[in-house]
Amino acid sequence: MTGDRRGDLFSPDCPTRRLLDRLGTKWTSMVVGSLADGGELRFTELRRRAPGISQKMLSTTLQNLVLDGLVARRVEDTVPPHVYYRLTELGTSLEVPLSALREWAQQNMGRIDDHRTRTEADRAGAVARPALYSGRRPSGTAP
Amino acid sequence: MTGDRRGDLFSPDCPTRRLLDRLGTKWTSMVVGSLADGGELRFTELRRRAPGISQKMLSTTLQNLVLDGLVARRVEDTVPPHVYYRLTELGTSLEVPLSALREWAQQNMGRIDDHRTRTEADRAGAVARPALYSGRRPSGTAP
DNA sequence: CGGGATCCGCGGGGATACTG
DNA sequence: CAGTATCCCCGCGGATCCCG
Repeated sequence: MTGDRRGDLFSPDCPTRRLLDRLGTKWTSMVVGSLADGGELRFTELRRRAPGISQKMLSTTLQNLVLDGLVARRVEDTVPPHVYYRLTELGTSLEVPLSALREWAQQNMGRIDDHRTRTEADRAGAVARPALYSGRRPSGTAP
Repeated sequence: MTGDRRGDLFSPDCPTRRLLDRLGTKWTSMVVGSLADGGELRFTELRRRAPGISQKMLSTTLQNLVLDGLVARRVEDTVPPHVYYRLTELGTSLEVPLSALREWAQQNMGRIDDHRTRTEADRAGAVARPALYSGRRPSGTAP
């Protein structure tokens, strides 16, 4: 639809593949969403906003985001220390297509769920068919 | 930025969370991309277009997409049978935000990689700091 | 041709305990 | 407060074999 091919989608270093790998990692998109929503947040505040996350996974997720340059980390050198996280420009720019995906999800996941439950109910309609194909026939060799 | 809160991002049934779970599953986005690009394709043709996919994962991925209503399955009752897959309208509509994400990835993953390699090189700049905070002080109890 | 059934390795990620 | 270190479980996904 866009006009360009997607044949390179499967190359091992396909950027889309790798981006989705990261976004698919359980908490990344939520943390990004929290920071997009809350501006600059501290570690514990992020934990509060992510019910169920372990501090290990929050830590790991943030480290990756910082390494990727999507999130900036700022340390206030008090005792005890305060650490703040915020989206970089790159991270903010990611929010654009990401929020488009969120919007799609909010409007359509219901339909997906409906389709699921409806088609899963059709398991009662299964019919037993007679065998139609019994193995491949190697070309050149007779049975 | 959009004006609405994202506090429900963390509810267990958050649509965005669940959508990304599926897109994050290794082959889903590629299969969707292939079908968006190739129109109606047969099982084996999809395998050809996805170097490295096992038939089990292609099968599983397609089943989920069909259950979700994103992909339609059509069986031509020949011997041996021919099975065709194509995006439904819902699936095609997903391609819109998804291609936006692809575009972002193609334009920015390079910067992410650069930031990675550069900051990972800064491991040599690590400095040992003296202890500043030795455990919490329970309020009401003296050391 | 288009799958299903089974086995198994690996890594994501949760729980817990400890530290600067 | 903001992490690191360790252990361990479980489910994704690859390999292989078989069937309609």
